[in-house]
Order: sequence, then C-alpha cells, then structure tokens
Amino acid sequence: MKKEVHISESEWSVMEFLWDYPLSTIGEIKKALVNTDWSESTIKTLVRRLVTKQAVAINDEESTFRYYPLLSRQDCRLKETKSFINRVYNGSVSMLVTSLAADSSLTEKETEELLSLIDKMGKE
Amino acid sequence: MKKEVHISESEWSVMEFLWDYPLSTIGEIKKALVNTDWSESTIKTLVRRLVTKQAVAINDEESTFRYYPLLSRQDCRLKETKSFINRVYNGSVSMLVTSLAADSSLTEKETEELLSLIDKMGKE
DNA sequence: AAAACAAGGTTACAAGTGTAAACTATATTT
DNA sequence: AAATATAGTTTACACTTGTAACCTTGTTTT
Repeated sequence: MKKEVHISESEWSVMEFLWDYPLSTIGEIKKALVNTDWSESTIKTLVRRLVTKQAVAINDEESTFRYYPLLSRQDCRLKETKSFINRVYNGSVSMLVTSLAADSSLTEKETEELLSLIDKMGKE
Repeated sequence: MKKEVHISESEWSVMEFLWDYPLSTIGEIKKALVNTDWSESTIKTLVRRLVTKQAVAINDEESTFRYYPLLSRQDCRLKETKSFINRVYNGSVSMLVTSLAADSSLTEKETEELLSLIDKMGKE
C-alpha cells in the first residue's frame, strides 16, 4: 500500500540537501539553508513533515537525531516529472521538449547543453 | 505590477478547454468536463477562481456570460515549466532531459517521438 | 402561469503549505 | 551549578486547493 507522497516546493530544498548529505542533523540542515531566510522553526517544521510523510527517516543512535531520505532523488524526480507533464502537457513528452526547444529564454549554455544532449542521444 | 498567477491542477482542465474553445459558457465547459466527475458547483468555483486570478475574463454581451482566457497556453506552459525545472532539477534543463531519456517507463511511442524530435532538432 | 432548469453569487469545509512562536529537555560553556 | 545554546514537540494561523451545497434570478418547457 503506497503512500501518495507529495513533496512541496519548500520541502524539496530540504530533500536536496539530505540527498547530498544524508544523516545530517537539524543544525547542519539549517546551516545549509541559510540562503532561504527561513527561521529555525520553519526548517524544523519542514523536516518534521517530511518524516510524517515518510520521505525522511530518523537515525537516533546518537543523542542528536540524524535525518536521511527514504526516497531516492531519481524516483522523486520522475514522479514529479510525470505529474507535471500530465498536468501541463497532456502527458505528452514531445510537446514538452518542443516547448523547451522553442523557448527563446533558455540561456546560450542551456540551449547548447540541450542540443549536445540531444545529439548524444541520437547516437545511442 | 505582475500578478503571480498560479493555475492549479484542476484549473488547468478548465483552461485547456477555454484555450481550445474560447468564449464558452458554463454549460459548455461543464459538458466538456463530464469526464472529471466534478459537480457543476465545482466547475463554477474553478471558473470563478480563474476570473479572480485574472487568468480568464468574462464577455457579457449576451445574457449568459462567456468566458475566455487572458493568458496564452504557451505562456502558462513556459511559466509552469520553468518553475518546475527550478524546483525539481535545480534549474537545469539538461538534467530534465537526461532524466526523461533515462526513464524506462516512457511508452514506445513517447520514446520514438522524443527521438525523432531530437533528430529533427539536430538538423536545424 | 407553474414548474423546471441554467447560470450567477455566497458560503463552507477539510487538507496541504508557508511560515513561525513557544515550550521543554538536553547538552555545552563559563 | 547556572547560563546558554541546541534540538525536539506542540500549537498557530493565513492562504490555496479540491470539492461542493445552497440560494436567487432569469429562461425555457409543459
């Protein structure tokens, strides 16, 4: 029986850090997220909610809890990507890619990367 | 001064229809959305919220209002796509495309389309 | 005309999200 | 030990979203 885990925008910031540094403490998370301007309370709330959602688990071998992700970044990304494509592009991947390619506001670098990627893929 | 218009998942269904059939009435919208199982009330709420958000406007030349989109589908798609990529892929378009290409759960048809698209683009 | 229906307007209510204060308990520093 | 800092727990509160009922008024059908 699968929980419909939805990770909100703010929660993603926490997850990103935990994916890079699993088994972090609140203090470490807080330090990593200084740029966000969130109060410590807010960060604790986000972590708690992620735990409730079973997206994050607690290791309490030490006196201070350490938090680590229970879901892989790739899985979460795919899940979000799918629901996004369904919502916005009627489920059509190619419409998304077309739209991306037509987006003139991509930076030079992004366009370049996209094209090179596309090139690489064509060869496989 | 720009409103931060966010169109929710349910609201997208209404917008999609209005993009295809601008100047529709509630009754027409309702007919188009039978598949959703929403009550008429729900549909009216969604339309009203879209009007409040200024994503949709009202033409009241006739006795029954006709609704039409104020935002283009392409603009909304781009906006959603950008915020999605920022949230989930740290703003990296190429990470998204890589992830898509690596997704084994794409259908044959999707993969095919993606590759052909990629192929076409490579030639431009 | 009376009844039925369609459309517009008002109100509702629970879940999720962004954001945080306050309280408590534990650990570290003076 | 007292003071301080850190972490964990509880509570809060406004806004958005999904979902809808109800009320009123105008229109169509019997």
